[in-house]
Amino acid sequence: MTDDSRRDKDTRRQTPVTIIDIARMANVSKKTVSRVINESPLVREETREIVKQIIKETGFTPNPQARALAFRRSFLIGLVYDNPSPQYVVNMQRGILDALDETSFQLVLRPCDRADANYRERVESFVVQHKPFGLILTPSVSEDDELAEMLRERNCAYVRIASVEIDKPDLIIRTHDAQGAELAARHLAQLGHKRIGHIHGPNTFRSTHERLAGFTKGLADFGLTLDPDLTIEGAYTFDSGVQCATTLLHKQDRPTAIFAGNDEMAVGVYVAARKAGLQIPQDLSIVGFDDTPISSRIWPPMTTVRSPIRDVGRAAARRLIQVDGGSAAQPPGAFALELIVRESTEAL
Amino acid sequence: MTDDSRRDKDTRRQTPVTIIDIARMANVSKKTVSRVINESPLVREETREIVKQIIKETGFTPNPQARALAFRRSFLIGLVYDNPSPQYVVNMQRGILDALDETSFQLVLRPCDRADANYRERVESFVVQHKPFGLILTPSVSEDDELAEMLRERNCAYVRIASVEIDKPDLIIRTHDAQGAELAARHLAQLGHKRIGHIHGPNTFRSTHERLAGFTKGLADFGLTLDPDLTIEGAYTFDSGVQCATTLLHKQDRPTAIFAGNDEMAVGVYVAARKAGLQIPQDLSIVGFDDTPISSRIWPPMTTVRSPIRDVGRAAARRLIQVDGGSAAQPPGAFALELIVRESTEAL
DNA sequence: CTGAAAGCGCTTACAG
DNA sequence: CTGAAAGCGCTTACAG
Repeated sequence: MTDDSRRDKDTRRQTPVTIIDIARMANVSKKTVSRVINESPLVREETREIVKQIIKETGFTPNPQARALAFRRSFLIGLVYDNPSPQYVVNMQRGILDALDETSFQLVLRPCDRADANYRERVESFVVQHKPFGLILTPSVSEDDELAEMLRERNCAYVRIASVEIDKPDLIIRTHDAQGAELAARHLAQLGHKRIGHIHGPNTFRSTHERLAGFTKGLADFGLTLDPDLTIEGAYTFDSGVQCATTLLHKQDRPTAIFAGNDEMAVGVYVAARKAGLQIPQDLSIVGFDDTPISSRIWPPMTTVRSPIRDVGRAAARRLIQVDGGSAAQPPGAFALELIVRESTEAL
Repeated sequence: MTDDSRRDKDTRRQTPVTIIDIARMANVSKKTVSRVINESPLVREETREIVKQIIKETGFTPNPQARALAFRRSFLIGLVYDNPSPQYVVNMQRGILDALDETSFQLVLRPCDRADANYRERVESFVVQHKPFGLILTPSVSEDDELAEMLRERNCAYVRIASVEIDKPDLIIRTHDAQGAELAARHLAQLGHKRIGHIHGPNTFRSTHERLAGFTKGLADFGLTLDPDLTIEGAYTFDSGVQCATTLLHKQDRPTAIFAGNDEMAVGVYVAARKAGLQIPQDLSIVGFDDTPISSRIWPPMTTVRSPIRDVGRAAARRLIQVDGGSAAQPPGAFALELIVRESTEAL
């Protein structure tokens, strides 16, 4: 290939231009161009304008690999998750991608399995090797303090999505699971239900206890208490929902309503009810949690607590890349949960 | 920070060791170490063993950012998708992650929207800036020849997942949509259905035509033809399923069975049937496509065509990173589709 | 506010 | 089969 043909080809490329070209064109050093790129205040306003103009005209974008090498930090945002609900995961991804759109950050997927004894080491070696700009942790891995501790030692930025204040405010995006569960409780109590079952998530999830606490509080407001005998631990999976509901529905004095810790399990309750020959909602009222698509597609459409997962993901990513000036302020009432009343609940 | 404390800290790190350290310890040049890392045959077997041993002992892993800069190619695998079904997306991701596990490749998400006039440019700028190792394209973007052409010009590796042979065999992972639809047709015909409706995907999807062709063929085997009046275009979404089914069910001579192009739309058919006061499967048989989780959770459990999406994703990623020696051989019968008969279909 | 030098940790191109 | 030099495109540390 001759030099000429090379050049021809290069001009067709979108980024043949480097920081050196920009520096030459602007009559400054590459360091000054670098300062402009990185928004250093140590540049005269006039110089900055000139450089910016040339960057714009040439369509120059700094090479992320070169920056990563020099910065010792890449432009990857890792999503670390172990949530078994596909819908939760997809919504979270969408929110994060909303925030990363038009930036030079890329979303990298890091699923993990807390049952794996080496799970922290796997995250660690990703962090050490790829030096991600930051990590977004979702429940339940977000609740693992040892993991967070390791990230701090490794000097890796992170944001934890959690239902409790388990870290410094600017490292947490707080969800209000308790409040959502409380809404569910009040709704069922208002409908006149007294024997109410609850299938909660794994005890290893903090959100499980939050939701349980909120649900208990909501019932208490109506003078009701949650019968421990009607409170069962599920696994946030469909199958566990079927199984737990079957147990509940075969009790001597079966509940007239069941609140499940997420939609996946609530859908399992539907199946168990049908198998037990019970009509929904005439014989059994059901409330889920998350408002995933299945809740509106199933029959009868399910009453559930809407959790703004996508919004939460977007906020977490923004926090990490500091789009709003890095403000940690989470407006009060942010990510409020709401009860979506459909047709799976009915007055007793 | 003193030099000593720095060193102390560094020894705790997992990758303080560089190619230079390895070279020194092995008494060779960095180039030779580089050759070993990149599996060049131009290294004496003995030398290779020594270097490998030292790499193993030190736990050295080459810095991906530095390699990317020198190689002018990163170690990212981009998943480019526009499939509206979350379940499809999650399964695909899982398959790809299966293949990338334990490698130094990372999965990066690149959702896109073909309705966006600049969608190809967005993919292009990702490719130009981040120089991904390769891209995995899923339907329908995988069917866009202009996109593939652009990637070839940009010298970007890719694998297209598609239902038709639209590219060189080693650039395609072929799915057998027609065969799956044929199974659905035969099943319904065997049950004695004659008036059969079909809600297919968007006409802009190649898979739509494949499935339609397969379905038609399956019916033909039983002397049946597909009534154009009972064949409607949906959008692969739940809402479009409800809408199309409503139209079909209000026809003078309504179909006794409906085959939907994916599960999302099939679930929509359930809802439309209920609204029309029809019992499933007594009054209407329904068959879906994909075997996403919802099909087994809905009531009655849905008969559907199982599409091995996760396996397909795994194969696509393997092809891209050439784990099996880059063999393009797709064994005959690979990714065969099967009919999962549940309770949404019944003899007429 | 600005810049020249050195360096990030690898690979390519060339030479032997 | 092996290596010394130059380079990938940026930033850090230092100097002015």
